[in-house]
Amino acid sequence: MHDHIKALFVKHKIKHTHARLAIVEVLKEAKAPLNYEQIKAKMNLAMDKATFYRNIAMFEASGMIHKFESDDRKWYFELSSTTHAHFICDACHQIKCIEINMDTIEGDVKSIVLKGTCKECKA
Amino acid sequence: MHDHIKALFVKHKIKHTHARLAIVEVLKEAKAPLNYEQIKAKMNLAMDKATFYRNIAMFEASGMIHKFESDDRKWYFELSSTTHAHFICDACHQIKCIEINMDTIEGDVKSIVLKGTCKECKA
DNA sequence: CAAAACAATGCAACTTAGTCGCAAAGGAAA
DNA sequence: TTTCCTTTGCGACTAAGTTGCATTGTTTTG
Ligand SMILES: [Mn+2]
Ligand SMILES: [Mn+2]
Ligand SMILES: [Zn+2]
Ligand SMILES: [Zn+2]
Repeated sequence: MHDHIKALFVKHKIKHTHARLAIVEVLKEAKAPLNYEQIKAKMNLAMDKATFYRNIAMFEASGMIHKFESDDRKWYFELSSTTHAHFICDACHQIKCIEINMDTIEGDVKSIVLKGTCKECKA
Repeated sequence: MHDHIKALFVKHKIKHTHARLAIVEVLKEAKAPLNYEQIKAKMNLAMDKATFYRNIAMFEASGMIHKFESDDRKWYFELSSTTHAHFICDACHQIKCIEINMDTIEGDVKSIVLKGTCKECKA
């Protein structure tokens, strides 16, 4: 178990179990947000989806992860970091993390999702 | 039937039926995006949800309307206009149309959804 | 240590927004 | 009227995520 992951659990006051560790290890390595099926495929430990979603809910409540819905009616998860946006391409279905100018936005923004056709697919 | 709505159907090459008219009349009057239940409550004509969603799909394919998912796992619909963003408040659950600086965004953006706590609820 | 208390998990049944197949109804040609 | 195509209603279905409950695992306490 990496120290960094251990620190995450401590920081968010979550007890570490095998299941929780398996989920976070996948999210730690991920280059882009992942959904349940994708995380399940990469986990080194089988667990029931109820366990998965209950732990995900706990992570989210503590602020350790962040989730959003794509247009496939699935939730995508990633470890929390600075607020940034996600661009979901309706052609290649890739999800990219992007930065956005939020200077003029009022309120406390927690998630931003843009949908459309990405630069590569548009060309 | 208002001339403006008739023009919409002509523009998007969609035949007008009673069901289609009833849906668009509600969207025309709406001040913010609405979901199926909300539209159903305001329609002056009962129709099966299959009919509703099939017509919605047709509207969307033609570019006449625009849809996005909120965090309640429901789709919200509005008549197409200039590309703008929607802010969904996790406290009051209101959906507001807002403008965003998209100068630096690459790709062809079709929808932008921000989630968080709105100015009023944050205060 | 043993008993009790609490937390995490697996399983199966459930919920629900949206979908699909199909037959009936409507409307436009012919 | 007959034919052909479109639209609609109905009911069964799909699938991501939820929930209740019994079981297992981990602390706490006597
Ligand atoms: Mn990201
Ligand atoms: Mn809007
Ligand atoms: Zn793309
Ligand atoms: Zn609010």
